[in-house]
Amino acid sequence: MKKKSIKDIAQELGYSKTTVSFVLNNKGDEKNISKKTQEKILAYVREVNYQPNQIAKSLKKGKTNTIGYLVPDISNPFYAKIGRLIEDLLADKGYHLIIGSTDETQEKEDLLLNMFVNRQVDGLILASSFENLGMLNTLTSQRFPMVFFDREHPDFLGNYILVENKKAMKNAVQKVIQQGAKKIGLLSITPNVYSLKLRIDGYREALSDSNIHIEDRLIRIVDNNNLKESTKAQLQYLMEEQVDAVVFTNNQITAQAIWAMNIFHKEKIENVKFVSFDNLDLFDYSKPKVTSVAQPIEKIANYTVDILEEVMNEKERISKRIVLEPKLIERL
Amino acid sequence: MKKKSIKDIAQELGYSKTTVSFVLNNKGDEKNISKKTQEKILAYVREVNYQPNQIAKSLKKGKTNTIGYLVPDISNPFYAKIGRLIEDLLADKGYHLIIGSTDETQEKEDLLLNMFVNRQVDGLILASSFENLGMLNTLTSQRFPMVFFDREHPDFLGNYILVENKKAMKNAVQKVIQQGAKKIGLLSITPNVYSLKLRIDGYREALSDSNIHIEDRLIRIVDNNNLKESTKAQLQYLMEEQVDAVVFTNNQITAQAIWAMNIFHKEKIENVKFVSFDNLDLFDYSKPKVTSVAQPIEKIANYTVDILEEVMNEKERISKRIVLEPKLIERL
DNA sequence: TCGATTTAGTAAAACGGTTTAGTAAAAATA
DNA sequence: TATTTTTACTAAACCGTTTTACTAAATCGA
Repeated sequence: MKKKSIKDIAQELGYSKTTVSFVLNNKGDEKNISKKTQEKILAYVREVNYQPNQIAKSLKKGKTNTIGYLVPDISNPFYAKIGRLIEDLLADKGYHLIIGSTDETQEKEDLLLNMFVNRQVDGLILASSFENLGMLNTLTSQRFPMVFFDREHPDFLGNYILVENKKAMKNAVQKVIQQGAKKIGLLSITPNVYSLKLRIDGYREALSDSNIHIEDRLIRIVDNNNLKESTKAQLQYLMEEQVDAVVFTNNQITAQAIWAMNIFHKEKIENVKFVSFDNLDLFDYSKPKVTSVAQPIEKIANYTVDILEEVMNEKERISKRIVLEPKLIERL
Repeated sequence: MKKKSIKDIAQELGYSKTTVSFVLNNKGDEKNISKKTQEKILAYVREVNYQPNQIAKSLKKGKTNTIGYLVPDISNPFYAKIGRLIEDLLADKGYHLIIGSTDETQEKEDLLLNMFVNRQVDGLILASSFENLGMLNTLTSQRFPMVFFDREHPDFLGNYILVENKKAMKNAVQKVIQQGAKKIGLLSITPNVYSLKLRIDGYREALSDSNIHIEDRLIRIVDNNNLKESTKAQLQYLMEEQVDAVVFTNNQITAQAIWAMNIFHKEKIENVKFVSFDNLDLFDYSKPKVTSVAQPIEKIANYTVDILEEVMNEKERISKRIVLEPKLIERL
C-alpha cells in the first residue's frame, strides 16, 4: 500500500488538491472552505493517517526546517552535550539537527559544508577549525545563516558565541603558580586552531607574568588521530622532565592524561597539578587534582539558538559576538 | 545573487535542462551528448560553482540519503560514540545522519519517528524504549527499513544488533560474588525497558545461583530526569544498607555513582565493588573498582550499518538478529 | 429585481530536479 | 539513391506540495 498523497485524498473525497491543502494548513476559514467540508477532510485524513511529504513541502517553501551541526567530533562530550541542548531548543521551534564531524580537517569540513548547503539546511551551527576561510567566506557573502561557537578566527567576521579563552586560561594557570608550581608543561591538540592558540597564549602570559621562563619543549602537541597513545607518550616526556603541573587545552586530552597518570605514573600523582579547559564531572574526585575552566554550556546553547534564529529572520546582515564568562573551578 | 538552477544553466548555455541534467549525472556518453557539449557544460558548471538542490533530487528520486538515528540521549557517551562510528560508515556510502533524543519517553519517540518518516529518511537506526509498539508495528508493516540496537522487545520482530544482556550481566555479577560479595545492591534507570530488565534478571540469576537471597529493596530505580541527585540518593540508601557491591545497568549511572562515592562515601570506597554494564575509560583507574561489561561498539556500528544497507536494498522482508559477545573486564 | 459581494471551491503554475518518449539531422548501409 | 541507423539533443511529464488567479453559484443591498 503506497503512501497517500494530497492528490489521492482529494480524488477519493471528490475535492481538489487545493481545497485539501488549504484545510490541512488551517487556512480553511480564511479561504472560505465550508465547515462541513473541512470536517470531512480532516476526518478522512485522520482515518487514513495521512502524513505530508516534508520533502515536497521543503522544495516548494524553500525551507527544510533542518539545521546543520558541524563540530570536530560529535562523540566529544563537550560537543555532544551542547548538541543535545541545541537539539531540544530547536525541536521546540520545529527544527531538527543533521550532524557532521570534521576531525579538525578542512577537507571533511568543506565536504560537509557543501553537503549541508546542498541539502538546503536553513542554518548552520559550527565549531569550525577555520583552517581555510574560502568556503565560509562564500557562504557569508551569500548571507547564509551561520553561528559559530567554541572556535573563532581573527580574520573571519561572523556570529560568534565564545568564551574568553586567553584570559580564562591565564587565570587558571595563575592559580597553580600561586600554589607553587614552577615547571609547567602544556599538552594540546593542533594549535592551528586559533581558539586553542589563544588558550596556549593564556598559559604563556601566566608564566611570563610570574617571571617563569617559557620553555617551548614543554609545550607538546598530541596527535589528534591517536589521542590515547599520543597523550600517553607526551605525558611521559613531561613526567621525565619533572614538571609540577600540566596544562591541557581541552577536556579530552585531560581525561586521557588522567588515565595515563593513574596507570603509568601513579607515584607522581600527588605531586602534579592539572589545569584543564572544559570541565568534566570526574574532575571533582580524580587524581591528579584538576583546576578547570568550565564553559557555560547551557548559555552557549541558548545564545547559539537565539542568534541563529535572529540571523535566519533578519534580512540585513548582522554580526554579533557574544563572549561569555567561563567559570574557574579551583581544585588545589 | 540567487542560486543557479539547472534551468538557468541550460538557458545561459543554450541547451535544454535535459542535456544539462544528463551531463551532470555522468550519463553524457550513454545519452549521446557530444564530448564538446559535455565539456562546455562541465566547465560552465564549475565556473559558476553550481550546486544541485538535493531536496528537488530527493523528491523526484524518492530517496533522501538521510538516515534517522534515534536514541534515548545523544549526549550519552555510549550513543554518542556509536553515533560517530555510524556517521563515518554511512558518510562513505553517501548517507547522512539526522538525530533525535527520546529521553526514554514514548511521546518523544513517536514524535521523532513521525518526523523522520515525514522527512522521508531512507532508514532508521534506533535504540527504542519499546514502551508502545504501535508506531513501530505500523512502520514494519510498511516495510520501512529499520535496524534496532542496544534495546529489544520480546514481542517485536525486527532487525536487532544486540549483546547477551542477561548472560553478560550474570557473568559479571558472579565475579564479584566469587570475590566474596554477599550483599549486592542494584541501581537502574527505568526497568520498563526490556533490555534493562534482562540485565536485572542477570543480576537476579547470579544471586540465586549462589544462594544469595534477593532483596527487592536493594534494587533501586533512579529518576532519569534527575540522574545526578537521584543516583546520589539511591546510592546513599544502599550505603546505609551496608552493601558490599553495587550493580549498575548502564554506564551513565555508574559514572554518577563513582562521583557520589568519591564525594560522599570516601570512607567506604575500598570496601565496595561496582559492576557496570558498558565500559568507560575511567573505570581503568577509578575507585571503587569497577568490573564492567564492555559492549563491542565498533562491531555494533558495523553490523548496524551493514544490516541497514541490506534491508534498504532487499525487497523481501528480512529479520536478522545478531547477538554479539560483550567483553567482561574484571577489575577486582 | 439587478448589480455587487460573498461563499465555496478549482485549475494551473511553481519549486528544481530526473526521466520517458520523442525528433531532426547526419552517417551508414543496401 | 532510398532506407535504416546513429548521433545529438529536447519537450513534457513527473515527484508532492503550495499558492495565485480564477469561476460559478448563492446571498445581499437598494
